[in-house]
Formats: sequence, C-alpha cells, structure tokens
Amino acid sequence: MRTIEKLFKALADRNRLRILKMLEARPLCVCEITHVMGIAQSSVSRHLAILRDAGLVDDEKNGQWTSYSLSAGIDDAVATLVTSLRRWGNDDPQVTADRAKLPGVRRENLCGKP
Amino acid sequence: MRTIEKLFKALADRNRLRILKMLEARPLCVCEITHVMGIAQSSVSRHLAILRDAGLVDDEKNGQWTSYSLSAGIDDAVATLVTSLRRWGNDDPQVTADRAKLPGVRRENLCGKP
DNA sequence: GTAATATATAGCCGTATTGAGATATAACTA
DNA sequence: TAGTTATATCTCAATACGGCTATATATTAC
Repeated sequence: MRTIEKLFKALADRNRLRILKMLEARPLCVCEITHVMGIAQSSVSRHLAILRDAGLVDDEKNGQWTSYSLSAGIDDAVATLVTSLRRWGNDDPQVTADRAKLPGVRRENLCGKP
Repeated sequence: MRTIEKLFKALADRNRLRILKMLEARPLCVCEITHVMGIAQSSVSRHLAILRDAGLVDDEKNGQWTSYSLSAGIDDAVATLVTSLRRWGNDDPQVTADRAKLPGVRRENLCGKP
C-alpha cells in the first residue's frame, strides 16, 4: 500500500504526466525535458527524482548527461500503470504540443544554449 | 489528461485507498465508513465526493442513507485502475483491519449511536 | 408541525507540495 | 589547472490538501 500510494502520488501531477508521455517517445535527458516544458531545471530534476522513487522511470548516466526512460525492470503494479498510461492522454493538447517539439530537440545543441 | 490527473489525485491519498478497498467487500454508507475509519464524518463525506468526481465510485440514495459502491458504469481508464486495485494492498495491515471490522458494521444499529 | 438522524458543505489551521533562484557536485574542455 | 556544462540539492514563497468543528440540507419519526 505504501508503494501504491507513492506511485499514485507520483502520477498525481500534471507536469510529471507530461514527462512520462514524453518519455514514451524516447529516453530524454534533463535538459531536453527542461527545454520542452519551459519550467526551471531544478523543478524538472525533482520531478524526475519523484518518478524514479516511485519506480516509474530509470536513470542512466551517460557522461555529462543523465538519460531518463520509462522503467524497464518494473514490478507488477507499475507495469499495469505504465501500460495503461500509454493509452491515456494522447489527445491532450499539452501532450501533443510537447511531443511535437521533441524531434527538434537534441541534447548536443540545445542544453545551455539560449 | 484532465480526467486522468483527477483520477490519480483521487487515488493519491491513503484514506481514499482504504475506502476503495472497503468498497470491494460491499457497498457502504457514509456512517459505516466513518465508523470503521475513525475519522470525522465530514472528512469521509469529502473523500467520497472526490472519489465520485473521479468516476471511481457511484452513490445511490436509499432513504436517509447514501450508499457508495465501486463504480459500475466506468470508462476504460477507470476500469483498468479499479481492476488493478483489486490486486493491490490486500496484504496491507490497515486494509486488513478495516475489512475485519466490516462484518459487524450495520448501518441500522451503528449510525449515530455512541 | 417539531425533533432526530444522515449526509453535505463551509471555514479554519497545520502540513505537504510545487515552482523558482541560488548553490553544490560531477564531468567534459581548453 | 581553470572554466564550462549538466544535474542535483537547498531554501523560500505560494498554493493545495486533509483534518476538524460548526452549520446547512434532507429525510424519517413523532
């Protein structure tokens, strides 16, 4: 129950749902997500930590970047939700807008460049 | 997305999860839930309103009582979650304790009696 | 009608959560 | 080595949330 509660709390935020829907497209680093969402990098970082603690995403350090992806080694509870999430919110304007930006977003030329 | 967010917010509270797990046993009125949970009636009422707004439970007025039950006419998103929830938290001590009390709880002789 | 009961709503109060900015840490670069 | 970049963490202000008490509404009982 503790786990489930934490899981739902992690999912009960608009911006974290946006992040999860973006990660369906491909793994992303913090700066890419920050660029698309237009909120402070510190906020994105904390959201990602909450998603990681809930078991929803994995992080992998790649040199100077940290890639986040939808959780691979997930337990049953999380698996059900991740599967369900793939069917939800795909018609949401914000989700659509976020995804539309993704193709043009490359960590190599976007991070830190104004 | 609005709907999904509301759904997860409704699920992101320990006491509301307790209520849902109790409703798996049978429909319950507000006073029965209040008696089992040991929190104020007004709090229970508000939790139930949140669960209803999220589409997770139905309410049905029966004379002086209002029965709440797990949602019957539920959309896909909610159906997935309600199905999943039935497999979660069954080993939680709080859930077990709540359920153990239910057989002895009858609206006819418990409501309003100290 | 009045009284009692079941539920819902409003207001207050303490805690938790979010966002932002500033700072710390870690890794690459010159 | 120093400087830059990517991410994490700390702190603070604003807001949201859950608990309670008091009150309003609705229904049954008398």
